Amino acid sequence: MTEKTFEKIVNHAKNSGFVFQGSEIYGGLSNTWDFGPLGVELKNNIKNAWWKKFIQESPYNVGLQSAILMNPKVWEASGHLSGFSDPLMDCKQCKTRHRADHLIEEFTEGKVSPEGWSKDEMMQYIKDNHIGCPDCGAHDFTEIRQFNLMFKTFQGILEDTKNTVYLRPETAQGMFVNFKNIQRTMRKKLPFGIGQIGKSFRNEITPGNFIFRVREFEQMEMEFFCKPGTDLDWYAYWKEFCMNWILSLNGGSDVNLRYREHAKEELSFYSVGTCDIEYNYPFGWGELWGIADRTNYDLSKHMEHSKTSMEYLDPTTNEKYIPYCVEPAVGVERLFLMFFCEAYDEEEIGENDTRIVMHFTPALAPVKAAILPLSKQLSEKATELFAELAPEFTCDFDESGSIGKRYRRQDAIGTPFCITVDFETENDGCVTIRHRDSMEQERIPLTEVKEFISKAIKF
RNA sequence: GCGGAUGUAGUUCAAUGGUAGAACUUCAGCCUUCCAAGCUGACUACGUGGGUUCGAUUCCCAUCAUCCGCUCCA
Repeated sequence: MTEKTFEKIVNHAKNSGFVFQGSEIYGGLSNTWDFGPLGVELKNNIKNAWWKKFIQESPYNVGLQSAILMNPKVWEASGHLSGFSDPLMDCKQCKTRHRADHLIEEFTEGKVSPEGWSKDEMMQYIKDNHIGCPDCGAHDFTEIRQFNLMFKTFQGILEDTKNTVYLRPETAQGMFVNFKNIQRTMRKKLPFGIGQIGKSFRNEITPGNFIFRVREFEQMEMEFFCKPGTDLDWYAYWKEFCMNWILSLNGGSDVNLRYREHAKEELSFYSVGTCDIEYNYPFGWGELWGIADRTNYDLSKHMEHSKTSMEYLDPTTNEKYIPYCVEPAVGVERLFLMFFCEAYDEEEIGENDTRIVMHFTPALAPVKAAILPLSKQLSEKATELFAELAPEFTCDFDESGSIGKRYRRQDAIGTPFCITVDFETENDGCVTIRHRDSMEQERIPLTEVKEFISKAIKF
C-alpha cells in the first residue's frame, strides 16, 4: 500500500463517520481524535471481542476496572516517575534529536550505563569525553531536557505540589496493586490473570500517523501471574494466543502480521523479554501488541514501597514466592486502525464503476444489517422489521435514493447484510438478504431474519 | 519541541489585490419495483489573529492544525 492509499483510508474514516478530528470547530487540538457513531461501534465490538476471549471464556482470567488516578506512590514504586522520562538533547548543527543516555551507551559500547544519572552528570560526561553527534559529528548540543511522559494534574482545589496526581500511563499498575484483593476475593490459584480495558495517557513527544500514536488512548491489558520456571512457557503461550485472536477476526490472513522479539538494549525498564506483534500499516511496520515478561519486578516493587506482602502461598507445596508476570498489552486504537486498513477495499465492478467496501468480519462491523424498503410505499413494513431487529443488534434504516445507491452506502461502512422489503413481502412473508462480500442475494422468511443474522455476527 | 512542506464547501479541485466557481456528497421534491439512473431546487468554504493597503482569500508576520523526518511505543 502506498502513502496515497493511507490518505484515502484516513479520509474515508473521517468522511463516513468513524473518526473526527478532536475539537475540530476550534481548529482542533493536536492529535486528539473523536470516534463517531460508526467508530464507537467498531471500537466497542473490538473491546467486547477481547473481553469475551480474554476474560469471559478464559478459565484463568478475571476482569477489573481500576481508577485512572492513583496514589503517586504507585508511580514511584513502578519506576514511571523516574524511569518513564527521556533525557533529550538536540544537535544544533543538523537538528537531529538524541537521547543523552543512548549517546553515552553507544559511545562506550555499553560499558557505561548512565542509568540513574542526573542530566548534569550526563552532560558533563558527554563534554568530558567529546561525544559528538552521531549524524553529523558536531559537538554542539542543546541542554538536556527531561521529558516525563506522564500527564500531571492536581487533585483537590489547591494547585499545590502536594496534591499532584498523574494520569496513568498504563493500566497495568491498577492490576498489580489489586493483586491481593483479587486473589483473595476470587479465591484464585496460580496461574491466573487480571485484565482490564481503560484509558491511559502519555505525553508523547511525537504523536502521529492518525490514531496510531496518540496521547490519550485505550489499552486492553492483561497481567498473567504465574510461577517462574513451570513446565508451561506462558510467555510463548500468550504470544500465540494473541496472534490467534487477531487472526480469528481478520479472516485468518497473517500476511501483514509478524512477531518481533526485542533486543536486550531496547527493553523497557520493567521487562526482561518483550515481543511485539507488528502490523504492516500503510506507513510501515509498527507495533500492535506488546507481550512483555515483566518478571516479578512490579509486585516486588510494590511490596517494597507499600510494605504489603505480594507473596503467594502455594497451597500444595506450601511454597511462598512473588509471582512472575506476563503482560500482553494492546492499544484499542491500533487494533481499530489495523482492522480498518485490512477491511478497506476499492472494487472495480464494471467499467467506470467502483465501490468502496469495508470487509469487516461481521462480528466487528459497526452496523450489522440495513433495512431497505424497495419503495417508500413499503416503509411501514420495513419500520416494523427495524423495530424487531434493533434490540438484537445495530441496524440502519435507509429509504432515500435508489436501491443500488443504498447498497453502496452500506458497503462503504462495511454492513454485512442488507435486507430489502419488497412488494412480494406482503404476500410471501419473505425478504431479500444481500451479502456485502459476494453481492449475492437470497430470500428468507421474515421469521428467520433475526436468527440468521444473530448467528452470522457471533464472535 | 526542532527542521521542511501544506491550509479555499463534507470531499476533490479551480480562480482572483476589488470578498469566490465546479464536480461528487448531503438534503427536499418529482420520478424510480434489487446494485452509484434522470430532472428541479437547497445548504455549505478562503484555519485563526494581527499588519501593509482605499481595499486581502491573494502580500507580510504570528498562531493553530495536518503531513514528512528526528524521537517513541499500546
